Amino acid sequence: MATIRDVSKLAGCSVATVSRVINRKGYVHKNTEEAIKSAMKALNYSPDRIARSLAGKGSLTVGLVIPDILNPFFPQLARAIEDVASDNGYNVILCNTSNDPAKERKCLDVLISKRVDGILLASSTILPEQILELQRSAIPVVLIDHQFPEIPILSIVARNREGGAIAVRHLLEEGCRKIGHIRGPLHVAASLDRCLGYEDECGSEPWFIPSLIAQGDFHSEGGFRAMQELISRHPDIDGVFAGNDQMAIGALHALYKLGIEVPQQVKLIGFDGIASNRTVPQLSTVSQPIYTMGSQAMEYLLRLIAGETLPQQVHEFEVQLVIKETTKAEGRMAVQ
Amino acid sequence: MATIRDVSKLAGCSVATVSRVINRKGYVHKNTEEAIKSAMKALNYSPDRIARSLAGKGSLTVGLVIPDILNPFFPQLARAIEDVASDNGYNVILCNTSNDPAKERKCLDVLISKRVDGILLASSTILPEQILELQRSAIPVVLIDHQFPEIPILSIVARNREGGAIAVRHLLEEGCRKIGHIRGPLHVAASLDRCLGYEDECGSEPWFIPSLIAQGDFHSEGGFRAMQELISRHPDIDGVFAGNDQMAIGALHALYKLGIEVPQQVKLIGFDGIASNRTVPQLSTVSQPIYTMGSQAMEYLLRLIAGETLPQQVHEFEVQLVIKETTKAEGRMAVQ
DNA sequence: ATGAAAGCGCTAACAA
DNA sequence: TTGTTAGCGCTTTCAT
Repeated sequence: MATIRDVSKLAGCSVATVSRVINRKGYVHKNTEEAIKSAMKALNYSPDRIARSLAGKGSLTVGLVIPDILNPFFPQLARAIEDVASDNGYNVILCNTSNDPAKERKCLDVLISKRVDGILLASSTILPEQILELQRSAIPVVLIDHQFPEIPILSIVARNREGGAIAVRHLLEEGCRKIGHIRGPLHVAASLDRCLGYEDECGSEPWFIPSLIAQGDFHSEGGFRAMQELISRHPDIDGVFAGNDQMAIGALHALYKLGIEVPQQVKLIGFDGIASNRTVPQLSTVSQPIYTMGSQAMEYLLRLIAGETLPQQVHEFEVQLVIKETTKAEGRMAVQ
Repeated sequence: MATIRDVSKLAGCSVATVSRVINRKGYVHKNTEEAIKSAMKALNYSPDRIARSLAGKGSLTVGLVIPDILNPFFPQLARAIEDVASDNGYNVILCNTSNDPAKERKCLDVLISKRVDGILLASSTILPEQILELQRSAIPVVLIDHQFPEIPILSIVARNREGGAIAVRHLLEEGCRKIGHIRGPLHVAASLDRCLGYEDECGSEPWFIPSLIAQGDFHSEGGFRAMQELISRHPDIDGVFAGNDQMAIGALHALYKLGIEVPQQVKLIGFDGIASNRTVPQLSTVSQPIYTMGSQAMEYLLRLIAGETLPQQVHEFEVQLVIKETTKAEGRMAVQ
């Protein structure tokens, strides 16, 4: 690998001048610039980013910490982030924590010691203290899909509570008269908010009882089990709002196994908008603008890295009701 | 951030000694070691990985280049790779090329200039020359889901051709007498091999004609369109092998829209094993051991990085027929 | 068993 | 406009 010194020799100038043309900074004569450029070309030179980072420039790398890469929500987010990052010359180090706080902690330490220029934190098990510690080490952070009201930090989230309410309202409008909810993990903010949205809509209905809420885990397996529970507790249930699409898929599967027709006997709606074309019958859902959220998060992070001071507050994104087949009133459509 | 110098001062020794205990290398007295360790603790010291890399040690980072993070196959692969990597103290830089050769090329350049210790290449649009160039720069590479017979390089693939044949044979055994195939992108090796497997089994059947092969794109939308084409060209088709599960889901959806019953009128099978519970009826498929393939790839890469010389050849993984509902001869099972 | 010092490749004053 | 040089934080001979 050619170094900046090789280039300077070939171009007959000093390394400083070469550095100047690399960074387009400071004055440099047209002719020498040409000479340097062709020397770089001749040597197939490409600056060593490690050395550059060590010398004080950023690493042009950001860390992305996510809890579960198997949940399609996160690859979609990662896609957006990677797009914006690479458009701006940045790379993304991916850290999947598998919801393991120890791994998460280690992740953050490593990212810092790798001098990433910023961190995108989409992990749901993160603790407030860790955020504070990150902020102390002066590294820009943007939170995604999570928020800490008590800490001033830039966060990107969807209107989860409103989304939950929208989902349930849709079920009510489609004629459901006893609606269950499969909620996500207890400690996850998004899952709580969606559950609150559910309660907003039907907490005061005469038929409502707390046992209509079953505990899931944001995975399809949890959705499967929760659906079975729900049916055994309330065989007369006719609508279910699952806290995310993965669980909705599990629930759909459980209903099918139980011989219950969707949407004829039970209508089902999820949350996220990741499964639209991935299931048959197609899943109704409340979708988040995942790509927009991801790219916005990365753009904020870039601005923080550039030294801007942004308001450290929550940026909420609108959600959208997507009506597909699992909530259609008329049931499975007529053939042709 | 504390540096090695700070630690050495506090511990009353030289930086060299500190370096020795960091790297567990060379002799160092029990007492000084203790002193150094407590100094590190007191200063909350963590060695700067950038400096470490510059000084000649590896970067403890590998690059993962994938074509399409939205296809669940790749997150599953990434999951395995990230697990093995982080178990070994490595980080993964994720590069999504979106099947864009220019981006792919840039990716590789950047990875090299970031001094990654190795690269996992799962991109399907990669060209032989690029591999050769990588090898020239002496950076370890393992290919995934792709192979170049003409170049000596370690590759991880599933038995795609055999898998394709297994899928078709299963359809034949279930009584299909006219089987179509929805193939993946033209330039992708895996998609070609699966197609060849299809032809191995039914290329010589009396009913076979090339128009039974429709062109897809590995996405569900492509599967949807291809299935429509197939039906309009051959209304009497009674079995379909889709080149991956994504397309199979699209195909199932198309069949459903056309009012064609699966599996009664048409049996359908996919490839990959990523869609287990996502469809009603559940999708039969030929599954690849994705997690194993990913972790094996990373393990090979680690060994290459460690300096081992491994046989530069193709490591093929067995695939497995997973019979679910879309190919059941008796059709949809009775309720309960 | 430990230390001094020379890099690794680049950037950024400071001079010239 | 260009060059000299001192770091950035760590590893690693080579002495001691």
